Amino acid sequence: MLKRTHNCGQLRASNVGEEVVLNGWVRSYRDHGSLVFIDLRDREGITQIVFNQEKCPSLHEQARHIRDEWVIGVKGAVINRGEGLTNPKLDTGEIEVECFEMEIFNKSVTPPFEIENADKVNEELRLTYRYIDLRRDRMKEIMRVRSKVTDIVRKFHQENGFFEIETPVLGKSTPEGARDYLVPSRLSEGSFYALPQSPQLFKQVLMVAGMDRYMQIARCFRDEDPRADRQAEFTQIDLEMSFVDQDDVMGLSEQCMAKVFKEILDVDIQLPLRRMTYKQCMDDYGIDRPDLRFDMKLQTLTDIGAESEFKVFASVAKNGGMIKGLCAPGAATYSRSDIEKTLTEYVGNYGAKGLAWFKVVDEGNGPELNSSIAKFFNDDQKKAIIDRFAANAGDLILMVADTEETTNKALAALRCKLGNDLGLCKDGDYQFLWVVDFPAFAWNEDEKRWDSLHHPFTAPTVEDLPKLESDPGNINSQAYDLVLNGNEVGGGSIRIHQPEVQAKVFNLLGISEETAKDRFGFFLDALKYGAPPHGGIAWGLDRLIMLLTGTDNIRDVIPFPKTQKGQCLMTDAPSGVEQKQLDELHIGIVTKGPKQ
RNA sequence: GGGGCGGUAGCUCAAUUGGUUAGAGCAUUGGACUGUCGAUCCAAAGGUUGCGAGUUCGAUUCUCGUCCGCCUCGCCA
Repeated sequence: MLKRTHNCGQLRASNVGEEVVLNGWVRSYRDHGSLVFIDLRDREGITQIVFNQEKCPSLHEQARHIRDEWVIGVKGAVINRGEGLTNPKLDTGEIEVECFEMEIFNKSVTPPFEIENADKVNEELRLTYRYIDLRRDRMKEIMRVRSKVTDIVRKFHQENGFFEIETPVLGKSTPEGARDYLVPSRLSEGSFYALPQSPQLFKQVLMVAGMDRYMQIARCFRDEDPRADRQAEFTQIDLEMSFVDQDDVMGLSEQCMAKVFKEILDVDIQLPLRRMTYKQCMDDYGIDRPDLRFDMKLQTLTDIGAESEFKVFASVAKNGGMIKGLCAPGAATYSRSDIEKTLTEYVGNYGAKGLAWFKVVDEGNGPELNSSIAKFFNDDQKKAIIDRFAANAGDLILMVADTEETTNKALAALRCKLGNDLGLCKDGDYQFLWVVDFPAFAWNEDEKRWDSLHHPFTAPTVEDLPKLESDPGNINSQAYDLVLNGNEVGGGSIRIHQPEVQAKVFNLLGISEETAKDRFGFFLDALKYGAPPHGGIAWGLDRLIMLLTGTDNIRDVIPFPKTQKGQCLMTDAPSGVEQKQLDELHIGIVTKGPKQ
């Protein structure tokens, strides 16, 4: 077998005259009579191979029958054709190899789509023939970045004293949180394992076990509907540390993040990263993961609305709702139908019943408000609105009046849309933010009980501990999220390490002692046997790779992703199984059967 | 579970108010020519218009159902 001595991307002018062996796939083929040219592609690049009829007539004849995507090995001499032939991007022409020996490893049928044009091809087809799609330079580049990132992260944590430790994939179902993927047990009839939603409890147990510093690149599973940035099966960079506080975890994490951005993108991230409280985020941006590449802060207008003659505003203000708005710079050029159709419909997706607007104009007397609803506001109120936004002529003020939750949600989404539409987000701008001081609990009105905002193992701040019984709504937790350009790329917390505090939290969440014992008994036990103070964080690796490679689709950074119905188009999973397998697992199908 | 967009040749897309034999570019196959970069020229082959009903003299087009893909709301401790 002709074994490669070089990669296509490695050849440089200094190799001229040297004998090389290249292995790869035929990217293109050109028959020019006495000369046949083949572009040979491997992972690292493309090199042009020449077959000369005068020098090697039989080889030349053989080469004439080669087609795209055949896998071959060529031995030849490097020649340099010089100017006029260079295509730097493909590395072809700059260097070419005159072939004098060839081995055909395998033929190929005509590919279902042209690899060079695959970015224009239906994704369904790309996923069905993923092994062809992955041959694209772009896909290889993403996989290269992914590999480099995990390498950097592993090295960083090794250097900082972390052990990489694996935790089980077959685990115990805990119905809190997302829906579990279940795996039936053959040996225990009627029992199921669950695939991990995260290695949370195992990593905490590892701290109890004295492992001190743990990290893992962990596959996690959540059986919820996918999105453009969400797959049911995804990867976390998961870590946990003992005897640390919030600043320790955040400090180490941001160092690692800065290292990744330096080594992958050569971008310098200034440390320490900016921090903002949850409350500040919600006030200014309506969301706990604001995109800070542009300003456009939300302003509260409930007070002005309450006094106005505008009935919608007045009644919302009177009934305990919230009126907020944002000022889109230069957006007064939006037509009335742009606003009333496109933008109003957009906020409607988030539950807002309407979108009030003012165009800011200046006819020589300073900024004024122009709108069909302007007549419901007196001069003082209009001035107050302009002042609150520091609005300038040409701006567009957009307002939502609804419940606090809906108002914030709608405006946060609108702000992001406008930021994109108005071109306020620049490529290469990376705005990191730690969001801190999260409330620990949120009241669940439907089920009349408290929910954890983060998860039930998150430690409240020490000073708020007494409020566990008296005032749960006003407890802050020692939790922190890392946000990048409006995306949550990591989140973690200091954990509860005292069994009595953990019991109180379960109690507050409406988890009875029995239930807690049944689901988390092993963990509550572990806390009793000397649990050190500890905390950690998990990064969403897939989203991080999306941001590093500038993709807007998580499927592009996952080698073998699934569709929105959770199917793998390449393997056709999930699929039906034989009755024998079901019998062994004590499983009966009671609804309509699996697909054929 | 809800809302939206889409599915026509191997690929990307056309096809007039519903009207003759559903077209084009690229790819494929054959030929000509050529140190070129899939050049140029000639030719051929390629279709259950996702699937199933319905309306109609006639459906890619209209209606209903269904399957699949994408975006999104819910959901995602």
